[in-house]
Amino acid sequence: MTKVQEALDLIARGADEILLEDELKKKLETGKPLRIKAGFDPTAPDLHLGHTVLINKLRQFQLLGHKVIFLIGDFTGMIGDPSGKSATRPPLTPEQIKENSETYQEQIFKILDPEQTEVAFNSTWMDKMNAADIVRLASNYTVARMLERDDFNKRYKSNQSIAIHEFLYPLVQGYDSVALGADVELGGTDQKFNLLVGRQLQEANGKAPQVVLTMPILEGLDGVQKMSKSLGNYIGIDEPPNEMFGKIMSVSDELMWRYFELLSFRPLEEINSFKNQIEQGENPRDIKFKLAEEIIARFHDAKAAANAQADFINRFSNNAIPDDMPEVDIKVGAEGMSFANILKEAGLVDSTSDAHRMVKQGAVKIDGERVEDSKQLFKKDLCAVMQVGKRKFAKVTLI
RNA sequence: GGAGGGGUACCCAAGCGGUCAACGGGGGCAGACUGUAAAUCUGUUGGCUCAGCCUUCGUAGGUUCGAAUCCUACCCCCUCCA
Repeated sequence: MTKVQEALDLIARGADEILLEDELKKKLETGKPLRIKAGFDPTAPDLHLGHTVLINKLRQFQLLGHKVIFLIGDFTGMIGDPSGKSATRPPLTPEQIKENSETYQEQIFKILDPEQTEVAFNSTWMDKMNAADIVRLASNYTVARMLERDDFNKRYKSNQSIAIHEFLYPLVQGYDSVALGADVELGGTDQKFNLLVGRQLQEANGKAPQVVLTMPILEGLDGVQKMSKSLGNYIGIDEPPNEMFGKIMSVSDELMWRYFELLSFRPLEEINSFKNQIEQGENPRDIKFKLAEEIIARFHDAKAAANAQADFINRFSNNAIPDDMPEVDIKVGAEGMSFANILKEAGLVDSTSDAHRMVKQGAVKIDGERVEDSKQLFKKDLCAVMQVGKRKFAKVTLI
């Protein structure tokens, strides 16, 4: 097997689509370092495992000696990628964008090599464009083709509004590839349309079209919708080990395989052998432990992973109370404070109404004892561990 | 510019003068069951000084003993025609 072929195989692993594979092969054969582009929104700087599917692939390119261009879409952020939502985003201030981009870099360099990474902002070239340039840019694409885009199509058919400026998003993203001279652009499968616009615009500008590589979208903890911060079904790469462990373990047995496929670096044969083990009667929980361990070791370290696992077993299997939990001091007056209010002050519930509900449902414990009355008063000097549901704990001291 | 339809809680969606804090579904949360989960069943899902009270049905006014429901103005969305 040739070196190029090996590289191709490596790149193709886990990828959803490569358009066009032949072109990629030719580019690889030149032996020159390629420019690998991936764009990110400047809005949510908290990376989660869903993002890492793509970033891991970028890292792979780096290991093969290529240059990654980490593009921050500060200009496109003004538009807000139309996908999914119809509402446009409030524009970010330059300070916010700067701050977000720094947080981004802090996080991506946990995976990427800074030496082989170029960080770019699309406002750099977009801000220089004048109205005539925009008109010229827009003339490269037709309405009919825009409406081919799945989400525009759906919105159009279901009578939802599409603002004209939303059409600019794919165009600007595509133009970024022209400005950056991208050889390859990576994105989620939901980005396919935008990525292909890049090819067209590059050709229109007399450049070689980029190869498009799409990665599957990782499902969130619910197993249905894509992992995203706004849906609350995500695992952030900055989360503490215990939190990560709990979240990974809450993934369903079925979804676990998807996570193995897209997040694990283990060889495929090993993952298949895990499947066999479960068929032989192995507890799926123990296999899931391995997944959690690998991920936590990647973003923290092996020791943290082991501790998190021990804590998890202790907490759930033995029903014990976790070692570390928030400690809260609450000031109560001379008459004391009602239990519902204490729970709210401790941040264990959203509101006192919520507190009353939780108590009514038997979800609240003090030092392991179920509480029946949400209205009882507590006076100061009480110090106890309060628990709401299975996961929320706080050590509360009344002062 | 003209004609028509529509804006209800996290989402979808009933209600069209009182019995509405608002049917139903989804999602979320909690309890039971489990392997921690999934599936299933049950409960819950605006706030508070919580068997009572307060604020919600695009926004602002008005009619009425009483409005999500009627009237007026305004804002926003959609369709058809130009």
